[in-house]
Amino acid sequence: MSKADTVIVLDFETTGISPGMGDRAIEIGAVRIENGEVTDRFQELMNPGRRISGFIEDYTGISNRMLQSAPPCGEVMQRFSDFIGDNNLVAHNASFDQRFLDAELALISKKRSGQFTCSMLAARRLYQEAPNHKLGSLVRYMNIPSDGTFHRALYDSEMTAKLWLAMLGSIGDRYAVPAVSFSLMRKLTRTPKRSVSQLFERS
DNA sequence: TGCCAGGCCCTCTTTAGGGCCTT
Repeated sequence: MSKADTVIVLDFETTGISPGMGDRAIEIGAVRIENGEVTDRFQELMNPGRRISGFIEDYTGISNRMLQSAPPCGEVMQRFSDFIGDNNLVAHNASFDQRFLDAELALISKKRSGQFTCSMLAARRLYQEAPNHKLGSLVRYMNIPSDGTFHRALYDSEMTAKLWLAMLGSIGDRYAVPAVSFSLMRKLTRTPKRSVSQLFERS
């Protein structure tokens, strides 16, 4: 597997759903996958400079007290920018995490250079019969061991990484593709569902 | 306190609407 197939699987916890409406990141978690294995991890809380809602406290288990002593977003995002480097990126419903990553990096005058792809869009194509395509549901559907601690950034990124590797395995088993590259997975997320077989038969 | 967005994707579609996902 080439360096291009080293990927960072990441997950943000945030104050809400829209950076365009002023929402900020409160936690970033990520794992690095190299040669099909997790080789490094990143997790930090960050202080968004405001109180978070009771809904977000309940949803994530991250409290205002925990964030009081956390470093500011800019400081954490500097370190995270170094962590991701120029690697390609994966997230579950990546359009969400991409918006927050780009918004937080813009606030410290940085940009990412890696490309994003989305585990949810890939799973919708590979596991069309799954009950739904929420991260927790797919983890159960694929019988990936889990203690159910969802909605914390590192845990969700670990589970997304395991789902990602399971999808690479499914493609290998189902279509006899020996090495599934990041760029092939990216093509998968842009392929109509009815054409998935043809994509892999051409590979 | 409660609310917000946006891309994907399906269908009773394309001159649109609504569910799925993420926090």
